[in-house]
Amino acid sequence: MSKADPEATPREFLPHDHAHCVSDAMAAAESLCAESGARLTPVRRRVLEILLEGHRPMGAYDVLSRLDAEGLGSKPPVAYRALGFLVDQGLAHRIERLNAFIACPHPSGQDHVAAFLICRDCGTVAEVPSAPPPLPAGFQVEQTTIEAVGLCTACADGPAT
Amino acid sequence: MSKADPEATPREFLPHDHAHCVSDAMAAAESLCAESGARLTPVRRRVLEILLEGHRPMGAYDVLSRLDAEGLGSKPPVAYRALGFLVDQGLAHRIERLNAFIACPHPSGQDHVAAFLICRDCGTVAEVPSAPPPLPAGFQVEQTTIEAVGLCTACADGPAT
DNA sequence: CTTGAAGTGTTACTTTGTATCATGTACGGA
DNA sequence: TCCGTACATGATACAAAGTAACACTTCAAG
Repeated sequence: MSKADPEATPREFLPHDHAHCVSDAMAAAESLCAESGARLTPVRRRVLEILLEGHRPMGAYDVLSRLDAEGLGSKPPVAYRALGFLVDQGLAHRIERLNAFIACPHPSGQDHVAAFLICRDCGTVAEVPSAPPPLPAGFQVEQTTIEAVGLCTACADGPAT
Repeated sequence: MSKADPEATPREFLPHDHAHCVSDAMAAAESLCAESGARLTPVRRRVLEILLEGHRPMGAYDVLSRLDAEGLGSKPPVAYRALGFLVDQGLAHRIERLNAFIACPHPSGQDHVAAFLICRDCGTVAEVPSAPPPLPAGFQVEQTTIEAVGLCTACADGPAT
């Protein structure tokens, strides 16, 4: 498996084989859950697929309306529970700035420290690996959120004409 | 003026002269606004004081109920507008994880990159200076959010007995 | 085949945040 | 001084996001 160059433009901002990321990530999720014993039930699996297919941050209610259309659930807790599960398992992340969720393209089972690049123009969000920021001693960090808002390459280069 | 040691435990997690931070920050806010021409109106000033006195993150509706009790306004937009102004001026920050706002203890007029340490036990939040995290080239960062959840020294040392 | 833990369905509600329009107020220029 | 414009506030009415609680089902381990 090839490791991404941390300096390069994230794949999310470039044209890429979309169906491929979906199937890859689903396969990774399946095997992680099999390994850990977590139950990837139909609703949870479908929510993960929806996030992966959307390939952008989706609000809980966006996800819910997809579920509803497919007869998989129509009430907020259904969506929130599935999303909570996925976040707990590291299969999805919550983007605090957007009150939204996005599938993790490379779930690893570990608590990887990730940063999110949020393009304010096109709405695309890229997850990039990141070191935990330097913080004072004497605070026991358990979880770190790093979110950067700005312009992706495409939007910076070709602003809406 | 003494510069804080970036390695030391942040003042927020230690006993300190509270009234002093309030008056210092208010004075700094006054002079920044005078300089920039921003209008620190009564409601805005009072909201800043409320945040400073609270010395912890407060929800917009917490602030609003204080305002209401004082006859300064009772409807959500009053609070949100004042808070928006303070955030724009760099006099307060929004803590995304908490949907809450906290006064900036050392407003500078600059867009300083700050990290927030959120104690999940006692709820105290400290603002600490931080470098922007290393991110891939090709994304034009405009604003960065860094929030760490964990345990402050006091709560890690003496867990609820 | 029972039993307990985990997952789902549903009701009802709380909390958080905004769009919009009407009204007020400070302040510089005619 | 009076006026207009820009900014600030007041108020209504919603929209969006999130959760507590309870009943019921399913799964899989003993």
